[in-house]
Amino acid sequence: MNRTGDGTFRVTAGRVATWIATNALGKRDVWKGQIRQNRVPTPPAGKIYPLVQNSPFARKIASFVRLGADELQAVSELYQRRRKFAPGLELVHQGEIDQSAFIMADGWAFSYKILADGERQIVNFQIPGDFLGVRSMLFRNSDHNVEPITPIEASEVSKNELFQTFAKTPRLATAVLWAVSRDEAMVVEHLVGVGQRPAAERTAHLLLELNARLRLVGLGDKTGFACPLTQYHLADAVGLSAVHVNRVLREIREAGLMTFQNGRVTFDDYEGLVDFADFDRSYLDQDGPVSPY
Amino acid sequence: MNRTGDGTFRVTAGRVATWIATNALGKRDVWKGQIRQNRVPTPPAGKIYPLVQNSPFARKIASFVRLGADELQAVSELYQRRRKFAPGLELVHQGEIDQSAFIMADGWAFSYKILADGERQIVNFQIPGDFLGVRSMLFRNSDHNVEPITPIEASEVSKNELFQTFAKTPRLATAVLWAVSRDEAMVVEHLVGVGQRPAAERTAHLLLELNARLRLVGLGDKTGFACPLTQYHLADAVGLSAVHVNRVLREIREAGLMTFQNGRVTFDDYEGLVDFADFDRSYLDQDGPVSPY
DNA sequence: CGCGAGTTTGACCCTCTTCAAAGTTTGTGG
DNA sequence: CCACAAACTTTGAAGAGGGTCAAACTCGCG
Repeated sequence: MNRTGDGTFRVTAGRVATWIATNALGKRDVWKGQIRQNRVPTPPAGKIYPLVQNSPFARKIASFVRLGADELQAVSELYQRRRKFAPGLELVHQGEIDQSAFIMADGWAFSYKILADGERQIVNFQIPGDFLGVRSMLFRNSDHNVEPITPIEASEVSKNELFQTFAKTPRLATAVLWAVSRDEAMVVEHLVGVGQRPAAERTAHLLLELNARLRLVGLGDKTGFACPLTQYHLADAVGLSAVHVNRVLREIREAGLMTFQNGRVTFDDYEGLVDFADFDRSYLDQDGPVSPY
Repeated sequence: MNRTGDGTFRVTAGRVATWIATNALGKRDVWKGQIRQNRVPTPPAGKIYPLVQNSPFARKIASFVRLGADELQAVSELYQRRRKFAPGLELVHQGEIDQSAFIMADGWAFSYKILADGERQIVNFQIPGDFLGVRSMLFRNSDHNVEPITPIEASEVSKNELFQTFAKTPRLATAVLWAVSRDEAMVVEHLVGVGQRPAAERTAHLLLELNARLRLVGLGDKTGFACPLTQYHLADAVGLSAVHVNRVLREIREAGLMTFQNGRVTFDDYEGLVDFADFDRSYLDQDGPVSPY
């Protein structure tokens, strides 16, 4: 029972409900800027691999930098060496040397570190369009693990391939650098959350951020998104116990803000949730790179 | 009283002391690799600004990449436009546009974010030799603040200057990229700490990391370092209250591991502290960049 | 149909926070 | 060089937020 989350069975939604009562009314300010919608440029004439322009990676890059025929061509070449990985199999192993990078094409993965006492901290989730393992190309030994959550497809990109592509299409290089920097900014945001935000806000914030990222590649909208994460994943990402994540999710659900159930996250009250989590709509929605290249 | 930290006055050092008793004996494994000592190359003949090669920035870079005359020359040029800032005056302001970057020459600073409820999360501390505000050159609006702790001296570097320098001396570019990536790795490590490590371990870990970084620029050794941080800084960095940081520091001090007092951090038992904090000696001591440029 | 992975809930307890107040050090002006 | 204020540190007491342990429940799947 009580799976509908309508709050009839258990009325005490605690702190979250209190917050709603005291803060939400009248604070729903207007959406100043919608998360930038994915703009795929009209197909240029020629030999572009037909599906590339609709690929998550291209969609994401295209939202930063206008892609011409050259860039689309380069992207399609990067997409050649597709590989599949099953859940539980590590893509990048802590301490391994001379890794390639990957571009996620389909599925979800996460990067994490393990402490001596066995605790696991999830640093970030990777979704379609994301780069993966870039730092392991810069350092001799990669400093974290990456593991698929769902079966994934990813394109393997060697160091040389990538540098060569960059040399040919500097605008693409800038866009990728921009994307990588955005990822770093997300890690900082996670640090802020884990360090300072209360459990419920933190959890809500993470899910809102994932939603914003998924929207960039067309995998979600304001109503919600398909989410293969378990509550254990969530727990290790936000630095809580799985038990407490469960309680927090119940509170949020019973407050009528969001439902995390059956592989789907549903935003029952998007604006309310954004207010509650103090989610900055702009931080994943920066204007393009400053650099004119 | 009880300022000597010898544990006579208050014997109950709690969990930390217990850990010492049960774990420390026999676990003091051998130092496999000393933190790489700063190697300043012998002065090449010519017009190099005399003091540059002993500057923190050069020392740090030199520990990644061997610097020739060209690179030293480039570094000395970057050092031209020195500026001073007083504590409390922001160098980089959240949301400001088109910032320059800075190379810290002297003093300490910290970068942080402020939440809606006024909580402050310190993302990292900047010490001599560190780059600062690089991301604000990539994004139109910088996403965090930077504030000096002590009076600082920093060299302002404009976007163009930097890109030009990189074009002239690619090896320097690689070294800088490497350094920036290392900073990002540190943020990840902080996230892991704040998310998973208990208060005492987390605090000890932060101070050990600072020490490792300071040693790279010759500002500390195995016995300790001069530390202008207040316990409030520490608290906002590790995500604890200042009161609890104080208690934790007392525990660590009374366990005979480390003393944080009067602007100085003293490692009373370096090996013991490293074990206690599960500090990975290698992670700031990577081999140089993989890239051959 | 039954197993395993994931979810949900309760009870208890511990870490860390908050509030409050007393010390201590540092900096500044006289 | 002293006096005073401001900033920082230290400690106590009380309580909240979140962890741990344990058990039941639910769901997808072979």
